[in-house]
Amino acid sequence: MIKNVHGGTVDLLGEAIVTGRYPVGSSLPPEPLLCEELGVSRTVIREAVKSLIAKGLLVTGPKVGTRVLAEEQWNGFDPDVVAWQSRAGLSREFLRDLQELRRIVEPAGVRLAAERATAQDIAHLETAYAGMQDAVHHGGDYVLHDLRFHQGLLRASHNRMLVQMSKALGALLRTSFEISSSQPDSAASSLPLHRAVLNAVIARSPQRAERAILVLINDANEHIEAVLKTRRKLPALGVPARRIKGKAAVR
Amino acid sequence: MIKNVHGGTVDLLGEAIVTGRYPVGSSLPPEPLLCEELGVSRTVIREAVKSLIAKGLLVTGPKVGTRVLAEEQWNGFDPDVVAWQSRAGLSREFLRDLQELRRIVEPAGVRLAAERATAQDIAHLETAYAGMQDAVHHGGDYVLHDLRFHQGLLRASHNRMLVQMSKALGALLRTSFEISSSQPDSAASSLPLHRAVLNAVIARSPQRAERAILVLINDANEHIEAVLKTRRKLPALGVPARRIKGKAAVR
DNA sequence: GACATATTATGGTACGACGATTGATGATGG
DNA sequence: CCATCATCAATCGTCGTACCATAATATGTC
Repeated sequence: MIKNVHGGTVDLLGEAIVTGRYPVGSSLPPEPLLCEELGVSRTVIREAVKSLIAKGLLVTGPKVGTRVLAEEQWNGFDPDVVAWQSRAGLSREFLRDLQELRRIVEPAGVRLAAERATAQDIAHLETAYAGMQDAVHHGGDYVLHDLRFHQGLLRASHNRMLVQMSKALGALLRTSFEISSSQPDSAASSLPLHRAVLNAVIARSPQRAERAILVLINDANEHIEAVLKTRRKLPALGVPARRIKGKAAVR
Repeated sequence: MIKNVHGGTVDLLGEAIVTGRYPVGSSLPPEPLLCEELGVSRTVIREAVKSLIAKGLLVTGPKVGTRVLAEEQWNGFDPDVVAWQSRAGLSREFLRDLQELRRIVEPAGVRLAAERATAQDIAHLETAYAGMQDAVHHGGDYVLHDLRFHQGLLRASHNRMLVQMSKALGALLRTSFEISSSQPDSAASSLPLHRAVLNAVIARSPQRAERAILVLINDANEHIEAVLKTRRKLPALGVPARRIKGKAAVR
């Protein structure tokens, strides 16, 4: 399943670090030991470590070893890092920060989208919406199309920075959506809210679009809060069972 | 000057890619050729390439070579990528998108900062402000302290995502600040605007803080526009003469 | 001309060696 | 007994060679 040894090793180490198996500040085993444990050559270990250094997870030095950097140093918008964090489970505070960011970025994004969306952007959004609709009525991956809808929205803002964020937020939103979707009927209830956003964008009405997306985010917020109350005792939430598909997994 | 071969190679290749010396979609020379050109071993080349893959700049494959990915694929919030882009010079559109992002993120950030800033956060902000003041009156690096002020503001929001962004935006804002600072007296005129923001945060008044930062951003916007008009003929702006200090350079 | 097969260029992996750096250890002197 | 300094050793950094795996290209066959 895993294409090459390097990708698998990066994923393995990255997830091990993010889940805290190698705690922040500690050192990974020396390269020869890691080779033995993972059954790969030193070449692979070193290239994998370089990748993780590039993502801000590690620093290395002679005699000092390979140390895990503080979480603040990680490239929090790196798609791989985000994917590992999602798999590891998102803490309540993390979800709070994410919702806060959504409330900041998405309203501004849809406002711009309402001003700048091209016919193609809107076509993509319609496709995503149709997918959500289909998932609700005939079964299917609602979360996938939900994600595409929100990413399409930011992409339609035609602002590089926002597009960039939409990519990084992908795995994060997926987890977030899956949590809120675990509430019964949340999909069916959020469908018309999505329609309202899309209609406002088509009508090129930034104000209406912004109001609509805020309703949507607040709705998601309530669902997440409800789930959080249910699982109050758990330290973290997530969907560790699901394997993330995409670059990180098939490298 | 350069600590190790790896860091230097990553920087060299990264900058070469970002500046378009290796155009998007094209392939880098085969590894043996790169070894010759850069005068390093294949090991170094490969580890450097892995780092750039981790940042989304490249893909590799047997027989397909090492290709430069489309700009949309790059990790636009990676500090190193940002640094290379800043050194390469920021296009007008890029600056426009950046200002747009600032207008979205910073007002929300200072609003949160006004609610959540700790005494330590405020102390940091005061230090940064004092540095700016000192730079105006007695000479010094105004931009550096300006940068610290804005990063301190986002850090005071106590939202991981915003803190993360403040890091990534570092190099970008530095370039942006340097452009706007090239306007005469821009530093002296923006100083009281910064004070207003800080005072509002200290007074724990989110509304006033938000209004103050918007004034500040608009002021910067005007300075940038003025510079853009002056250099209308140039395809891109930047401060390529200055070497970026920090992780990327001394790795 | 279309499809199957062989070729080959290129990155992927492994192994072994030596260099460089830095934390730790112990020696030396006060 | 403590402090300073030199030596040592562990560990990453770099290099080189060899071979494997993959896929684009060329070749051959029907």
